[in-house]
Amino acid sequence: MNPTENMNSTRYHTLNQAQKEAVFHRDGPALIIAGPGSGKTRVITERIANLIREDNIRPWNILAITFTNKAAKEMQNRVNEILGDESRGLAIGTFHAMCARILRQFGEPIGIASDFVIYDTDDTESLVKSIMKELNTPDRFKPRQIRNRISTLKTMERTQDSAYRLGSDSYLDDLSINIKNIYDARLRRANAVDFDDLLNLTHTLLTEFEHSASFILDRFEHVLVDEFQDTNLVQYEIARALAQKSRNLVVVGDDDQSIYSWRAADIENFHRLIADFPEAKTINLDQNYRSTGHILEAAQIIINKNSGRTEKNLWTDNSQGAPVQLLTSSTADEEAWFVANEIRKHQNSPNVKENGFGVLYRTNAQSRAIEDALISNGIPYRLVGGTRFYDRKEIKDIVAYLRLIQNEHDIVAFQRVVNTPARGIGNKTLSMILQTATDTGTSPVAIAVKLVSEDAIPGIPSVTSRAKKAIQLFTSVYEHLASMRDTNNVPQLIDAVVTKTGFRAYLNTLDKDQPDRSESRWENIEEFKNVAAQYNELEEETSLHLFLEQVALVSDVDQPENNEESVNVTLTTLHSAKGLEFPVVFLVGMEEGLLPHQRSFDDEQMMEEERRLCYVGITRAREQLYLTQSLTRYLYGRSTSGSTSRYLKDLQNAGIETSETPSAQSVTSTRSYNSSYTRKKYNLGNGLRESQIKTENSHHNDIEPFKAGDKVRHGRFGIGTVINIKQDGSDWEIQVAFESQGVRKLYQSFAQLSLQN
DNA sequence: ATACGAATTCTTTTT
DNA sequence: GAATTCGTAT
Repeated sequence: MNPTENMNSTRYHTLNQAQKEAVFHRDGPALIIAGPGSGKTRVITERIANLIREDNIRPWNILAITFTNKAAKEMQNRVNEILGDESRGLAIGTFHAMCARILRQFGEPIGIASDFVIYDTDDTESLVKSIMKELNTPDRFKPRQIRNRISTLKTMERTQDSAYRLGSDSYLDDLSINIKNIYDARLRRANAVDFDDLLNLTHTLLTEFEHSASFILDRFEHVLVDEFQDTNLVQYEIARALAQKSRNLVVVGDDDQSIYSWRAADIENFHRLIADFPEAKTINLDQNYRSTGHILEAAQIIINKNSGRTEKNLWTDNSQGAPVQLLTSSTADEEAWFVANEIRKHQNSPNVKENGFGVLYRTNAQSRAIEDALISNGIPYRLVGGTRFYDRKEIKDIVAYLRLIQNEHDIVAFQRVVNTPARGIGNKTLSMILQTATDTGTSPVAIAVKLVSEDAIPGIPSVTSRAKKAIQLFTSVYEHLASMRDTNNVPQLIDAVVTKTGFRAYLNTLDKDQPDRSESRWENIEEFKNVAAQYNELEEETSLHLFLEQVALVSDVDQPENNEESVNVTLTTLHSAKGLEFPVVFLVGMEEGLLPHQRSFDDEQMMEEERRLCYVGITRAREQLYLTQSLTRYLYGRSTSGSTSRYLKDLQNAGIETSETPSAQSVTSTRSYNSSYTRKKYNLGNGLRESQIKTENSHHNDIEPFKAGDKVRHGRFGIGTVINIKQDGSDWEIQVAFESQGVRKLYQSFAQLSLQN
C-alpha cells in the first residue's frame, strides 16, 4: 500500500456512504442533493482533490463554479490544504467572474473588446435614468423599476420565444423594450457590459460561435456547480455548454434552500438537467452533522409545509440538545436588548466563544436596532451586507475617475465626475455635451476637449465663456490623469485623482456640519488605497481594467473580514447567511409582514420562498436557536404593529418542545422586562420613541379601523370596498374588493388603508 | 449655477 | 427617519 492510499483511507473513512458515492463518482453527470449541514463543501473539495490525485486529472481541466467569491476562496483554500501545490491551475470562481474572464480572452468575435468595463446595478440605473430623461418618460415610471424589467427581459430573451411579455401593462412592456434597446446600444458604445451581459454574451459565444470558443469548450473534463438551486437558465446553459463534450457535469444543490428566484434563479434547472442528462446519477446527502435534533426538527416542520419539493429524509446522530427558545417583546429595541443580553450570558462558554453568534434578519433595516443594543452593551460585532464598501459615494466617485481614464467612452462615469467636485458645469451644459456626443458618435470627453479649444467647431453649439472655463477645469484634470495612465500603478492613480481634484476639500464641503462624516469618508478612501495597494502586490500584471473588474464583481460578503479575535457576533440578512453556521443563532423579527415579507403575500410561489428563507435561517444553528418577535416596530419612520409569524405558529402547533424565556412571559403582563432592558436605552435619549410606541400600540388593538361597506383607498391597489373585517391577534385582517385588482386580504398594520368618501 | 429647505419616496433579498 | 429629488432664492 503506497503512502498516498494509506493517507487516503484514513482521510475517507470518516465519510458516510452517500458522501463517498459523491466523492468517488466518476464518469458522467451527477446531481447531488445536499441538505443543510450535510458536509457539502467537504464532499466537493474531496472530490476535486481525488480527481487530481487519483485520476491524474490536471487541475486546469477542472472547473468549479460557486455562488460567491467567498465560497470560491474557501473552496480553493480547502483544496490547497489537501493537495498543496498540486492544485495549482484549478479554475474556481463565480459565474460572473468566469464569464468576465472568458469574454476578455475570447469576446472579440462577438464584438467585445478585451478591455471592457463592467457596469454595476448603480451604474445601469443611472444610465436608464438618463435615457428616460431624454425620452421624457412619464414620472410614474421609476428608473429602478425599468432597470429591473430590462434585467428580466435580458435574462428571458436568450432562452424563451421572442414573444415575451412581462405583465399585463403592455404600454410599460413596450416602453421597457424601447429603453432596453437604447440602453444596450449605449452600453456597447461605452465598451461596457452589465451583469446580465456577462452571462448572455458568454452564452452566445459558447453556443453560436463554437469555433471561436473551442478552446474553452474543449478545456474542462469536469465541471462542478455549487448552489445549483440558485442558477438561472442562462447560467445553467453555460454550464451545460462547458460540459457538453465531457458530459461530466456534477451539480450540488438543495431545492429547499433556493432563495434567489427574484434574481431569476430557476428550480426548473433540476428538471432540465435530468432531461438533458438522463444518465445523471442522483445522490442524496441527508445526514445532518450540524444541528441538534431539536433544531433539525423545527426546520423540518417549517419546510414540510411547502409543496412540490423533492422528497427528503434528513436525519441526525446529534443529541436532541436544548429546546428552541421563543421570545415575544413589545418593541424592536427590547428584542435587540434581549439578544445582546443573551450574547453576554453565553459569551464565555468555550465552543460558542470561538465560533460565535449569528443574528439573522429579513431586511437590512433591522440591523440598526441590534447594532445599537450591541454597542450599548460593549459587544463588538461584524455586519455583513448592507451597503457594499465600493458603493459608498466617495469610493464610487474615485472609481468613476479611474474608469473614465481607462475608457473615455464611459458615459456613466463621465456624468458622475464631470462636475464632481463642483466646477460650475450645470445640467444644461452637461446635457448639451452628452447630446452632441450621442449625435456625433464620439466620446463626451472628446466633446469637452473640443469645446475648450480655441476655435468654434462646426456642428458643436458654442458655449458661454463662463461655461468654457468650467469645462476647462475638468479637461485639465482629465488630461493630466489620462497622461499618467500607462506609466503609473493603481494606487498612484488614485493618489493623483485625489490631489488633482482637491478631493479632501470637496469632502469637507460635502458634509460640512458633520466633520465626523467627512473624516470617515476620508478613511474609506485611505482604505480603498490599501485595497488597491494589496491588489497591486498580489497580481503580477496589474492592469487598471482588472482592478476595476474586481471592484465591480466583489460583493460585501466577500470583503476581507476584520480579523479581530474578539469579534464573534455576526449580523446578517437571511440571504447572506447562506453557507454560514453558528453555535447560537438568533432569528429576529418573526412577524407577519417581515418574515414572511409583506411583498410576498399575494404570490404563492413567493410565499414558498419566504418559507425556505426561514428554513435556511433555522438550519444555520448548531446548538441553540432563538426565535424572536416584536409586537411593534418602526417602519418608514412610523411605528407599526405586527402579529406573530405563521412560522412561529407552525412550530407551536406542531407541539415541538420550546421554551419561552422567562422575561418573555413577563413582557405582556408586567413591565419588569421593559425596565430591565429598555430603560438604559431610554436614558440614551430615545425616550420619545418609547412613549410613541406605547400610545400607538394601545389604540391599534381595540378600535375597529373600518367596517364592512366602507370605501377605502390603498396606495398600490387603488379604491375598493371593505367586504369583511376581523381581528387577528393585535392586528385587523381586512378583506377588500378593489375596483381594478379584485378581492384582497390585507392587514391593517401594513396596508395603510385610508377612508375614501 | 448653486445652496438651502421642502416634499417625496422608500425597504426585501444581491452576483 | 433618511436619503433623494424638487423648488425657490440668491
